[in-house]
Order: sequence, then C-alpha cells, then structure tokens
Amino acid sequence: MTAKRPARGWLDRDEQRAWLAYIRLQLRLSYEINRQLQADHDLSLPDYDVLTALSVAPASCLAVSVLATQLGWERSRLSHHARRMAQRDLVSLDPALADRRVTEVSLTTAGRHALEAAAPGHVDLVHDLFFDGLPAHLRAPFSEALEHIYENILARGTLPRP
Amino acid sequence: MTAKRPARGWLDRDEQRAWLAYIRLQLRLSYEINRQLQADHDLSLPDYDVLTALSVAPASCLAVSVLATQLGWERSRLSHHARRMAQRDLVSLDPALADRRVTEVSLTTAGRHALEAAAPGHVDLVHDLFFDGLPAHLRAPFSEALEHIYENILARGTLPRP
DNA sequence: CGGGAATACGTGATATGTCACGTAAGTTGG
DNA sequence: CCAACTTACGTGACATATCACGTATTCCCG
Repeated sequence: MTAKRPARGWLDRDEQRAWLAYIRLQLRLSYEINRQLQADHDLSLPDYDVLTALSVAPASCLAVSVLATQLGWERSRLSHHARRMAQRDLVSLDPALADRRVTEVSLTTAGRHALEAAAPGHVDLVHDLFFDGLPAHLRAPFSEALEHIYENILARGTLPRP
Repeated sequence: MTAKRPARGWLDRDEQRAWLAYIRLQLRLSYEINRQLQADHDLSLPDYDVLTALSVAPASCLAVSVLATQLGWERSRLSHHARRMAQRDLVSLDPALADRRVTEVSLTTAGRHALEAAAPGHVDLVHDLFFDGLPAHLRAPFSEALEHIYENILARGTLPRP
C-alpha cells in the first residue's frame, strides 16, 4: 500500500500541485513586495523585516543573535546588514552593558519614522496582492496549513527555534 | 459596515494571523532548502530553478526572455546568472538562428546530470519539511488558496504572465 | 526603401548575501 | 586561578542580485 507516500525522491500528483503552487506564488510575491518597498521608500524587504522585528521588541532593542534567530538569518548576515543600516541611521549598534560580547541593535528615531512611513503602503500591497485573491472561506484552513508546516520545519530544520 | 475590510494601511486579526504564518514559513523554508542544495550538490536554489525549468522545456532549451518570465526574474539577473552557470558547464548559451537578438539557454549533459543527482534529495527534503507537516485534509484547500492568490498576483502584479 | 520605435540582451557599478575564519569575553572543571 | 571550551560577533574574500544604461537586431509605416 503505497498510496499515501510515493517512492522516495518523488512527489505524487497532489503534492506536485501544492508544491508548484507554493513555489511560484512565493517567487512572484516576494518580487513584487521587494519592488514596491524599494521604489516607494528606499527600503529592501530585509530592511523592513529588521525594522518590524525591532519595533515590536521591548525598548525597540535586541541582541544580534536574538534578532537573527527571530528573522531566521545567519548571524553574520545580520552583522553586515545591521552595519549598513546603521550607516543609513535606521538603527544603532551598541555594546551591551551586562555582557560585553553582546551587541545590541536598536531602532533609531529615523528608523521608526521610516517604518511608519512605509507600513501603510506595504500593508495595502499585501492586501491587494494577497488577501484580495484569498477567498474568505479558505482563509482559516490556509492559515492552519501554514502553521502546521511551520511547526514541522521548526521541529526538523537546522535553525534554532525563535 | 467595515467588518470585512479594515481601514487602509492595516490588517485585521485573521489577516495578521495568515500573513505572519506565511512570512515566517517562507523565510525558514527557503533557508533550509537553499542550505541543503548548496551543501549536498553545490547548487543554489536559483541554479536548481533554472535547471528544472530547462529540463521540462522542449529540447531543454529556452530563450533568455522566456525563461526569465517563467521564473519570475528580471532578464538581466538571468543574463548574469546564466553566464555563471555556463562557466560551470551547467548550461550553454547560443545565439538563436531565427532571430539574432535572441540568446538561447540550453541544458548541457553535465547540467542534466547535476539536476538528476540533486532532485531526489531535494524532493525528500520537501517531503520532510513541507508535506509531513501538512495534514491530508488541508492539502486541497491549501493548494486552492495558493492558486487563487497566484492568479490575483498575475492579474495585478507588474511582472508579465508566464 | 529608410528612419524611428520596439525588442532582446549584455555590462559595469554597486548593493547585498554567504562562507570560513579570527578575536574577545564569559564559563567551568581541576 | 588558570587552561580548555563555549558563546557572540566582526571581517574579508567571494558569490550573487539589482539598477541604469548601451548595443544590436527587428519591426513597422509612410
């Protein structure tokens, strides 16, 4: 009985459908979102992700490692990126008092303003591209499916749990 | 009556849930997949996408523009990327006979072998991370939701339809 | 036919991401 | 209290992506 699980190395028909749908959606969507942020606000999507994560953190401030884990980035990527954002005065980097190995990334006033300026347009785009295409009756099962898959990746993936 | 559509610039509770679930899934998943391909087969995910698209094309060969549109890439990105892949002998680039403006990208024998070597491990990873987390009863609505959103993006996005 | 518009690419400068490695600060067992 | 380990980052070399622009070819229309 091999009906539910095809041979290793292959996807069955339904799986192919789901995977193709996921992949091509993801490609288009990230492209469009990146493009809008860049054109309208001089922010890349990674910039926006960093600003958003900081804005919901206590004191708008997180250690590099913690922030990297939350975003699902490698630390060294964040290290480079944060330095560049600091040059643009979107964040600031300061050694932590408690543990001097730690560097804390915090949102500057300019960074907060940039985020507040970009958020409405970004959210509108998400609405137009994403939610306007998602029929209401599918929203709950869709979220549920995403959450299940996410949990599974946390459990089996190589990256630490946030 | 503003129940179904919140003010411009914001997401309602359900929408936030769906969007957060989508974003964080996407981040982790692309990270893990990239990582495995790179570590096991010296291919990036973009490399893999190019090889896959070519492998299903007639004569394993497509014009740069056509391939770029299929992948949802800018042409110049593909131009650079294809040149690098050609240096590694994964693809070859030749001017088309019919229209000399056109460059055709085709799969080399080595490229096909690289894809065949990488595909099973890649597919297994997709299985483990993605489908093992997706309950069977959610698979159909999940695919349907993705397809609806994709269609909407094609209709409203800036990139041409494949 | 001839000349301007459109199409298909390539390129060079620059921004961004990745990998391997190094250094410094904290932690711990003897 | 100090040598070995671990943790937290930064850096430099390199790979990749993006943007603005240039060139060659084809199309189209008067």
